[in-house]
Amino acid sequence: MDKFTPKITSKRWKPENEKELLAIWADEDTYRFDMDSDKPWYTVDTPPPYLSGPMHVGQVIHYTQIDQIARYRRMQGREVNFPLGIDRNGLPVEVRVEKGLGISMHETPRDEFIRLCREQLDKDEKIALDGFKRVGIAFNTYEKEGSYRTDDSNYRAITQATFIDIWNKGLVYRDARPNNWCFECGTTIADAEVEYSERPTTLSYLYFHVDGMEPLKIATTRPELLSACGAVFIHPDDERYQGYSGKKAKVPIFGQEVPIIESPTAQMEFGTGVLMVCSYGDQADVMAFRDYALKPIGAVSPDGRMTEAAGKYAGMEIEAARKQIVEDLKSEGLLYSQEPGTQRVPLCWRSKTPIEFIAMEEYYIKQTDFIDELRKITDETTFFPSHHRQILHNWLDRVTVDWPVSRRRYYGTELPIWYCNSCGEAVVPELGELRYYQPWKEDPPFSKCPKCGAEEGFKGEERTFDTWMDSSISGMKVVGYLQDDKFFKKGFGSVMRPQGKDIVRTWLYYSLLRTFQLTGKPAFCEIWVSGHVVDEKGETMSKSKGNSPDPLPIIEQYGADAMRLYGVLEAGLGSDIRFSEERLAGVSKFMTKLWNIARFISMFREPPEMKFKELTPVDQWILSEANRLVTTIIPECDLLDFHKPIIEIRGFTWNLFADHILELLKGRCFNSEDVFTEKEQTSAWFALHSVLKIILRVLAPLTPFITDRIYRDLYNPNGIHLNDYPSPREDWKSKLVEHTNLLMQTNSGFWKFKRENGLSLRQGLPAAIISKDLKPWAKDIQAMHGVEKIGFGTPDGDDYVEVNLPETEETIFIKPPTAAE
RNA sequence: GGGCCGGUGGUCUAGUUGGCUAUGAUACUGCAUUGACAGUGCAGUGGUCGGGAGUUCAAGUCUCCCCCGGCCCA
Repeated sequence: MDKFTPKITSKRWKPENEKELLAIWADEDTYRFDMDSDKPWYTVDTPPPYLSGPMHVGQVIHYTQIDQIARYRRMQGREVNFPLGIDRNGLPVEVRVEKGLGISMHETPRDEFIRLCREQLDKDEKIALDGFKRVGIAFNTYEKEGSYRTDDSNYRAITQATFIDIWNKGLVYRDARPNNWCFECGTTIADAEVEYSERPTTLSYLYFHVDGMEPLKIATTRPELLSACGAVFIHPDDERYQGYSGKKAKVPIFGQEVPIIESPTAQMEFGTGVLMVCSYGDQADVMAFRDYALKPIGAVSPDGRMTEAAGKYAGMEIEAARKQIVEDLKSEGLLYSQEPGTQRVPLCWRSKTPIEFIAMEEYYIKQTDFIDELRKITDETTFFPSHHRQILHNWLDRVTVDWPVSRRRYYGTELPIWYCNSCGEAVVPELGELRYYQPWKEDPPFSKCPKCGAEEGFKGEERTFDTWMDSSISGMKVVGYLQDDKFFKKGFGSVMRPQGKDIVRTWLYYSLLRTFQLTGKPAFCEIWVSGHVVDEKGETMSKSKGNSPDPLPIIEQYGADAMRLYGVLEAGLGSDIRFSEERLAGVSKFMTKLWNIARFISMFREPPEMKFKELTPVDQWILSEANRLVTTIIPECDLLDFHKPIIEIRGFTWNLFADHILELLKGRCFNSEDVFTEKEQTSAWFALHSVLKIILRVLAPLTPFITDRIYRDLYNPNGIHLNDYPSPREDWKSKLVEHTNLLMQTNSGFWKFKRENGLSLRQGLPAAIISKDLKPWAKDIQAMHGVEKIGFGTPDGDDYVEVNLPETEETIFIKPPTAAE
């Protein structure tokens, strides 16, 4: 009996065992990207995480899902380019430095401020990367060499070069038009960076006097903008206000006379049906001023205070001015009512503070001209899941203005522009060698103005780009764009984009736009859009809500594999995942099960390769079942959604392989009574090892730690991750698979019989009659249930007990042991 | 107001072109236990498939209306 001792000694797989493998992978450089490989390339345009401290649960699950794709494609024989990239540009770090140190960016020397941001980022980066490593994200490398950061000079040089390129193509222009202005950040932002939130507000009802008519009653949420009022709109069908159109209304307090215009934008149901149009209360006001060529009055300045146009309210902050104006309106009898309401307030997505529409001169990139092409690309690119293509379509349908790209911030890529001191011409450097320009502190790489020929020097541009200018070329950067032409030629075209659905309108949209502008081609071969990770109640996780647990202790407790498995087991691709530690704990039990399956099988040596036909019919059936699993899951895996595959894999492993097949073959594997031939015994060993290897390999992308450990210990010291993913085998076919369910029901029948009769599972049975369909299994079934004499069809005596098998028409007959036994 | 996704035992989830008694997990209950695993096995309790109407021999599945939730947009 002690002939069989498990090669795997430990009874349990422990999460801390994972760390040892991390060291092995790093040592062996397992996931390197070999540019000289003949295999087809596959590039994953990893979402460069923005650094803001340690990872949260959502990030862990998101990145492990992406990692699973990279691992799956690698095992499918692709040379996978899965680079580590980190996004470090932009507002969040600036805001953190400002708040953390209690300083103001615009009052700090620029060099100094940039240094502080960089220090903060370096600190955060180490913590974040440790998290990525711990959960087994198989980036090609974690070294600086081979990964990228959006704020290093090489990356910024590429951003600038792509800008110069489209500048030369005539896609960049300057304009002063009302735009989203964030006071907190002190910069213009794009529509894509604006969020909305419902907030309570007060609706004030005012009188606007009209010569010779009853005063117009107007409801407004923004009385502080009265000084910027440029018109009053009434709906053409509104019978209440017939005769007003064409006349002038007198604005309360400020007294300017504004035209009364018929326009369908005035909603009859809102307030009194009369709309006050100001420059600029909201996007509709912006449109109205443009459509009716009204003269804008800037009432709010970029620092959040009322301008000179606001007369005696000049210099007051917006809120204060509103209160004061309401007071003044009341005392003048021009405000006759107030009621509470709600209002959708536009917010800056970074600072979460309300924005205003303020006209500033900014640089724009043309985008409206490209929408039709982008629609076509959207339709022609593969989306996983397919229905999430619609999110992008919805966004494309509402892009109506061009993209403002200049930002009045410090920590970003500088616009590579200088202005001629003589004629003011804006000049960009020649495209040539990649170079990172900082015009605010550097002389230009030219000395003569191309327009006026003057050599009187240049003034450098001070603004930086919208960070999406940088991140939207990540997919090109990672295949060598502007750095390595050969690389780019080979790699571009097989880049896949994984990302969350929340940044479709930014990262995905801008990437497609920019890539098309630069190359005329679609950016990606595949686009994968995942859902969010939310808390148990379905609410978004955030540190401020206190529903965002630190993932690291959870990972230490249950293991990275369990966490990774949880992420795919919980929901299909594109659906939100409600994180629950309790359910994670349930998932982690599968690790123990798998470990013990392997431990059991490790008692038997792996025989040399055997031909399918040499195996016993039962073992052919086992391989055939494993083959059936592979055949089922491959098409699902190719949709880059492992949810259904993992349910299949787990079901097969646990409910068929462990519960039935292992139990069935135990007798033959040990063969302690010598009822089987040596060849039959060897056949069983071969079948078990073959199936275990298949299970390990189909699981390898999902749970890379435990599978690699078992594989190294039992099969190949070089590990599992460079093996092929299992593929269906034509020759592994057995007709017996049609009786699988009958077999399982028959086993259950024996177990049920023993349980109901108070017999131990080890207790032998003198005789039993089973379906003749199960003849090939007869000897194994006898060994499994301890049946001395087995028959088929109908019983030969009346001392049998009938056991009906559910889900089948079959019945088995069992002769109970006599009392003496 | 529009778009997209979803609503299936307490919780999560499967359910192709309609087709037997609605899948699996988890939780709960009972029984069992030494050739891997008590973090186990077997079994059981638990469901008006969000509501209503329609099409059909047959609807979780198709059509229409409504309700609820999430996300996006106006």
